Amino acid sequence: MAKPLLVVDGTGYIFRAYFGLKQARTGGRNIAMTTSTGLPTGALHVFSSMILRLYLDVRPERCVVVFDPAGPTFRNQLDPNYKANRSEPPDDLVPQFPWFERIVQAFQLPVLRIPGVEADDVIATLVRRARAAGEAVEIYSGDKDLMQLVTDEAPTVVMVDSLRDVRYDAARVEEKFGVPPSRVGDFLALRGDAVDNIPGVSGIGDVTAAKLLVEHGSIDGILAHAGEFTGRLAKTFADPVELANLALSRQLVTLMEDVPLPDAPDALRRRDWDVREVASIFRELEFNRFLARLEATFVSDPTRYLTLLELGEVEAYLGAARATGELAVELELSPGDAPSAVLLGIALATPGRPAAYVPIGHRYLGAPVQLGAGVVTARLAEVLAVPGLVLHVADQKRLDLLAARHGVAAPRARCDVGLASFLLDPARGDHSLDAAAKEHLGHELAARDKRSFEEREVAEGTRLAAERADVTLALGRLLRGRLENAGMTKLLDEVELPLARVLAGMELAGVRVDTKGLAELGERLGRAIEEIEKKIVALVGAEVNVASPKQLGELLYVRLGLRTARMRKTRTGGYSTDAEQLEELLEAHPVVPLILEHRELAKLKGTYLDALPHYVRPKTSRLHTSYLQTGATTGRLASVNPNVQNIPIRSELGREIRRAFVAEPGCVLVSADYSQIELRVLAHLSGDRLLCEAFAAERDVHAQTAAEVFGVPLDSVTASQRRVAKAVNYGLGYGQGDFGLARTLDIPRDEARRYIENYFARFSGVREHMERVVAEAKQTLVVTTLLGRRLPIPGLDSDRQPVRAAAERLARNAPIQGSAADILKLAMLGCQRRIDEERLPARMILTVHDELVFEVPEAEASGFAAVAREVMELALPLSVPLRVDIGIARTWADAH
DNA sequence: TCCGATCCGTAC
DNA sequence: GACGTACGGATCGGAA
Repeated sequence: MAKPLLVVDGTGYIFRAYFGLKQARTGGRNIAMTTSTGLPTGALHVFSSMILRLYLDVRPERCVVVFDPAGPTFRNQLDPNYKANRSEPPDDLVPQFPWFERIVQAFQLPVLRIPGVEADDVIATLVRRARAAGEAVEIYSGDKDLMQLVTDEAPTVVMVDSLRDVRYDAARVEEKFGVPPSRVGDFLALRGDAVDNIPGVSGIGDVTAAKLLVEHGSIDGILAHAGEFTGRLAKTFADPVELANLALSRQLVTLMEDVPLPDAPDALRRRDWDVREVASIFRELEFNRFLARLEATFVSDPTRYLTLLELGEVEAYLGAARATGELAVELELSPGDAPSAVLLGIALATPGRPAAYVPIGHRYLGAPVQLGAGVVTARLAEVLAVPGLVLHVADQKRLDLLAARHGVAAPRARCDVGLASFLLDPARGDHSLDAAAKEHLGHELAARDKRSFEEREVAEGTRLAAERADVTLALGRLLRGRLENAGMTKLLDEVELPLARVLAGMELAGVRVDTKGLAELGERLGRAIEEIEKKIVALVGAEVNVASPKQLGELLYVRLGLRTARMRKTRTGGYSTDAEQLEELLEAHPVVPLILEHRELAKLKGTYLDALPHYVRPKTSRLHTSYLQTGATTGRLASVNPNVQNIPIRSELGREIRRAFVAEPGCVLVSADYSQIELRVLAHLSGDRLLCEAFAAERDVHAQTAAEVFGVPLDSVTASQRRVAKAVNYGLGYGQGDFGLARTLDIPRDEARRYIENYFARFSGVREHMERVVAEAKQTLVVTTLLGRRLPIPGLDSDRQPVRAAAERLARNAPIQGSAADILKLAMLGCQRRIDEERLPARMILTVHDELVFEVPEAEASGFAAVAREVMELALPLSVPLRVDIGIARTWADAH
């Protein structure tokens, strides 16, 4: 759901800040707050604190600060006495006035101040407009007049009094006044308000006003029944003066909801603050604690970034870092795979100094003489080795990669911005430093084009890289704190950060690929594809690009007039030509099987045979993927350039491709994969008796499921029953319904429904578990894994059914998939640890969700396999055993 | 020419 | 609308 529009009652805050402080000091010995030059700053301090919190913590997407105008308003015309008994603003507040708006402007928060109209009316208008557009609103204020606007009806409106830390929803308002928000106006009109000089009705205060409104509903209801009143009230409501006062009061408390407002689109969108202006204001006002907070988020002045060209300068900077004990390091590497990455520059930041950049590999014509990578990294390593030094990085894996290439180990950072961002909110697509800076600091990093640092001017390199170190320092401090609050530092320190080094080692090791084999297969497929294309042309009498769904759809459904049962559409309205549809048309026209065959061959050739050799380093015949540690929201790893996690295996032709992944001469590949890890996790999480027993007894769990679902003895389960049960088991983890199961198994929907019903009847622990997970997730909007990884699922409270259904499937699936990923990560750490500690001659080279692949000298293979199995099976003890299948062979395909 | 959206298919 | 998580190739159309 979108964040609500946040509306701040700016003027209200100014006065409450001032008088609130005054009250707090009464009787105390507090000295009024001033700068060293005597400028009073008390109200400014409270106000700044509110804005800072709003900007850095609340982080609304859209917000606006509304102020009262200087001159009279329309209420003064209604009643010359309105607010007439307010005295002039106090002497020590007046000099603070000009600063409030300066502060708001430095934060670049949108401001509204409409001549002749009070802030309350502007706010009421904003609320009406936002709600009309379906947008919820949060009003930052303590003003009781504004409580009329609160509503529980979506889009909701709540009032937040951040000074008293109270959040007013409708119930809270009713608790305060005894009447619901919609009657607060009538309530205030009846009781009057001495401060604003609203007359009200004499003799009626809070209690009577509420009582009358509860009895009669509204002022109109009261007036209609005034004739029935007895005693004091009868007299009051018969008095024309009182009635006139009441009428006037009603007018005065009624908020105007149709104030003409400038409405530029996006005008209320929160923008990037002017952090230097904010800092300079805080400096002038001598708000040193806020300055420190700013420093903790973002300090440097970009114009002061340093370029360090001399070794002495680098040493001096690192010396300063040693003194502060805190350092952010950001590397500029050349693009490319792990072994080819070259260090082009190092950016550094330490508290209290401008960030600095050490250029190393800028190679344009006329570039200044630069320090060599060796001396700089050696000096850096010395400082990083200082015990207790707090290191912040944007990407630990890159640092580990660089260190490994120098044959040393990099220290583990206290915070890795990317990993922290991922742990805090894995569903965010982007965990780059740029995205984190925007999200958590409201700061936009200078845009960079795609040129390499090699060809950038050093000055430009400094501007870009130093800023990154600067922001890394700020974010490292900030996000580490947030992780502590969220209880996830253990996951960071003991899993993700150490894993980064393991991944760096794997990337650097790479895997040997038989490019000759790939090329031969590619040629074979190329010829086969050409043959098929010829046949297609002969059959349909025209060239058709099979790779174009558009052209293919036109051929099949228009020119040939073929029809499938459902004629499934694509998202954009075209007719689908995917394999499932084509299967249906196999008999309908002889071209269809040719198209299917073409598809398969073209896919394999294009994606694997043609693309993979591209990544293989000719000298070593090895391919080095890159693992993304923040790539999959569930906590799984992803792999890019190339993706080694979708290398074919299921079809025979696919296996041929996987056969090209080989061990070095003299070595073999040891593939160790968890057997049914997700089902075992499900058994553990749900505690389902049958499922746990099946695993405990080492039974064939799919056969066991078949026996339960079909109600037959275990030993008479047929192959086809087992196939169905396997599909049920797998579909289950994904939250599949009868429709989906029917489709995968190509069976009638009611048959699929029966299987699912049978399943849940027998495995009732699983059913209860799933229900519990979804119910809890609806409360918290978060699901968690075995290691405490958290995945927020915002769609769970959506009022759109499909969105909610998708969120519920995610809530069921993510803890299973994520916990399995947790286990694999622990296994990787454990295996690497054994390899290091016992100096085993094995290299971990690939990981594919439930599988680890090692390259091991042939003679050591079976011994190492036993170690890997032991470590993996004990990676995280569950209430059911974990089992690992091991394969040893020269090629990846054969190791399965 | 480049880029992003779309469709499709591979893996677990 | 219907099965979760990924990456990437080919096509296509629009922007630069």
